Amino acid sequence: MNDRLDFQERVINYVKNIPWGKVSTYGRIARACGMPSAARHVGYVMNRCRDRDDVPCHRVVNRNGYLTGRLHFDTPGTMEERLSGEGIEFDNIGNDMIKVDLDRYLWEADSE
DNA sequence: CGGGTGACTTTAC
DNA sequence: CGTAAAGCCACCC
Repeated sequence: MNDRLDFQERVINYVKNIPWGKVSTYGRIARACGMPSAARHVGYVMNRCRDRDDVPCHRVVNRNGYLTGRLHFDTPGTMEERLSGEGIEFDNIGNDMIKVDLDRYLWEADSE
């Protein structure tokens, strides 16, 4: 891999490679970038890139599949709308938290 | 250069 | 099962 790139550059590159209709998790991305303990920073990088239309940050969810970052988008419904537009269904929990089925939508780069 | 931050994760109760 | 606290460490100011 390109060790020359910074951690956030790898995160951005990884997120950009997430296929349509799939999602990934912070922990997996961090581990894929060689920083398994830097899961928090993945979200941090997303926050910096949430204004970039070339980074599908809405396809990144937490370890449980919850859209924890939806409130950080321009509007609280942006993440939900985009994922819904990609054919992803949500698990209705009844609370404010929205969840996706990782067993169906999680993109595992290692299995390509 | 040092401190504060946080879109996570794990462990403990 | 649920909530609470601690650990984690790159990035920004």
